[in-house]
Amino acid sequence: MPNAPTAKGRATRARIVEGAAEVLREQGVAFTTLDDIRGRTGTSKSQLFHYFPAGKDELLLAVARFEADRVLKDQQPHLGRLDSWESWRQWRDVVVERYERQGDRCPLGSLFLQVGRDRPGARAIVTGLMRQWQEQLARGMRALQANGLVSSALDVERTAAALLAGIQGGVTIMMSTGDSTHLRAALDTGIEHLRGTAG
Amino acid sequence: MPNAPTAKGRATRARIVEGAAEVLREQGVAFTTLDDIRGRTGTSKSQLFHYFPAGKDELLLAVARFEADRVLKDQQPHLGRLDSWESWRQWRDVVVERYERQGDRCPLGSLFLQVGRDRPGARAIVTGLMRQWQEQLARGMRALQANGLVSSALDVERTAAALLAGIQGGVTIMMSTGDSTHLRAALDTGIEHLRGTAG
DNA sequence: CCTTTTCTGGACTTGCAGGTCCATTTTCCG
DNA sequence: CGGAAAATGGACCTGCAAGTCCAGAAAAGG
Repeated sequence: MPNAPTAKGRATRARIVEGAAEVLREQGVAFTTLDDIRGRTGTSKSQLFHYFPAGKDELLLAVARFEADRVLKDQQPHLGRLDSWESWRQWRDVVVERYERQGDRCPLGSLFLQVGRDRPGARAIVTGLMRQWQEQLARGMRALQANGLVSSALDVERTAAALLAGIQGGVTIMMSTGDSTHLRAALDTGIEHLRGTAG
Repeated sequence: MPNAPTAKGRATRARIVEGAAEVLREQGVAFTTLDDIRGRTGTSKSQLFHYFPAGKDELLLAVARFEADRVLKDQQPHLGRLDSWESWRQWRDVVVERYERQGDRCPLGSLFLQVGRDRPGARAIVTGLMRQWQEQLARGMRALQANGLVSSALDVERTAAALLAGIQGGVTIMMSTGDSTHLRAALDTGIEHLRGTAG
């Protein structure tokens, strides 16, 4: 269902998704109505349903995709070039800075609770994001191995999975407490663990 | 506001909280109505508002407290006696088993999205839980230090924070993907990290 | 017992948010 | 141009779920 044949249509659709993302970040999904989104994006009810015929859920899913894209984009180009200790450090700083700026709102996490995880497509967004993220971490670790900075005996996949979990948890905890200590601890301890296997 | 002077009253209140917790686990907070809870607990609307005058939010908060208590209780007695590698392993198994059994529902996480983090009391529940959890992990690490199993140079607080973050993230990811790989990776890598500093 | 408080049942109200509809305007394209 | 398709505005409908109310049953307790 190609839902925006014209350029104007595509622009409006994009405006809705971006505006909705803003509102959802500010208010949280549980407290956001279609009217809020309508107001923010300067659109009418019929436009919302024109571009998202299945209603709110479809819109929320589109926003989830939009937010998921940002997550990895915001970490580039560092995440793509994790081949030295210095690049890992830079990436670490970017991640901390990004999530501290985001504050205590979790756009993605909350979206799925509202939509329902089982909904076709919902799960795929998260699993896809996690897979790509972990892949890039793993690639970075292999780059370190190739440069002789990390033991070749390291179980890269598992270590990458653990680091990713640490980041997720650090962010989760920050959402609840407003404190980034755990995120920093997870990143620093994770990198330190890599350094510990040096050789 | 002592909200249950009589024994019967206290029993009813407890029945409501426990029943609500069940329903919320099964359906998710976004899809649960007071009528669902009423049905499950065999109560009437007036009872719900008799015991939770502020309405749904107050009830959800009570459920959150109830669930938060369970989290640590379910990890005992292992979490309280982390003084040998064997005890750490047992604890690890219990955590994995507990969350795998819980499946892909996150009672606590979702509750706060609905209630709103800012609500007085909401944040305190999570921060308190995290503080206690991390404290017990840190105590376990110090016990390992005391037994000469782990380097005394280890930054216990930071390592405990990182491990806690890993667990949280592992659980979070499992909620979305249904797969406990990350949780296991976080636990195993965390413990391995401790072992790595041995001496 | 008799009074007072607590507890319970369930009908009723109400506001709101999601969703529908259709008239009108704008854009597309031959 | 001119007709078709897309885009837009906004009034309207509707169902549902939170919350109210009051009457009546059960317990407390002197």
